[in-house]
Amino acid sequence: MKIGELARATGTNIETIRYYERIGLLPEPGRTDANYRSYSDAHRARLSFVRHSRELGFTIEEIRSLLDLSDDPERDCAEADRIASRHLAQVEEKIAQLALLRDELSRIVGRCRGGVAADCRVIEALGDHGQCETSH
Amino acid sequence: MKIGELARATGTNIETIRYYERIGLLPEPGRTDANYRSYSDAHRARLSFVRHSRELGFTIEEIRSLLDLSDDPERDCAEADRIASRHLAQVEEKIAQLALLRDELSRIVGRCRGGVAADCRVIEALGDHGQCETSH
DNA sequence: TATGGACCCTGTAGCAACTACAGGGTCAAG
DNA sequence: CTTGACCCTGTAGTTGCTACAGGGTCCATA
Repeated sequence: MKIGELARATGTNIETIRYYERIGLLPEPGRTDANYRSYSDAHRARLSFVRHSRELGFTIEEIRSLLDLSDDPERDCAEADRIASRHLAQVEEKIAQLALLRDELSRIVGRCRGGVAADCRVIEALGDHGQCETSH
Repeated sequence: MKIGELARATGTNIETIRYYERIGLLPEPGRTDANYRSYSDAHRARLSFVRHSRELGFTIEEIRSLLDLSDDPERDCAEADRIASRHLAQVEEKIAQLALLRDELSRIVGRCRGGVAADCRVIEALGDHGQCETSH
């Protein structure tokens, strides 16, 4: 399949596919006589893996490690589990951070009573961390 | 105060202060004879506002609007409220997204039974979105 | 008086993970 | 034979910083 078909099949931007190739995340595909990239099902599966992992928030470097692992079926699965577990922990921490931030923001937003900027509680609160209840 | 003192006073990297000046978020300060930047308390307050807003996740462009507002005390506070409310909504959406992602990840991580990569459920799940319960 | 170290300056390049051109080539349908 | 959809390479932009390189300044101490 040509790059446009692959893009449609995986929901990926064409430029992104070429980008992944450039950074060595996807192998270079074959070429047609006209120098068009020509992809196989194996390419499609690999790109799906990459996209799905990206949707789950893994970094490119983590994905590189995961791909290395899946390319070598003898290797210990523990590493994949370690990468995924660490990522899960990061996501949980991010959620906790955002929850604090949300609480602080809703406290600030709730203080608006209309009026002019000079009396604005929102602007006042942004200038003064001392008004916060958490240390974001 | 010199840039290093301002940096310490606000918990900001020196390079970041110069960056904010370069992009017009902070006004150019006066200079000493030796061409060192020289800051006033007004500068310090403005930088604190910027840093605090960044900690709360506002983008530079949002902060620019908020600063414009606070520079013009006649203007209507509603705009500040609108910016903050929209940001709050974005934070809430991000939290919801990450929560889905966390659920999916913990489902995937929980499937690891050890063994070799060829049998790895984690790697298998990453390659196959069909195994997911949500559409992240 | 020299010198060392802490501080400051400008300008540029790097990070992540793409995205968006510009300026060209290829191919099939009408 | 032209039109439009597709493809190519290479480079530059995005966000919000951060990290140099290669210099200048200032002040205390030997």
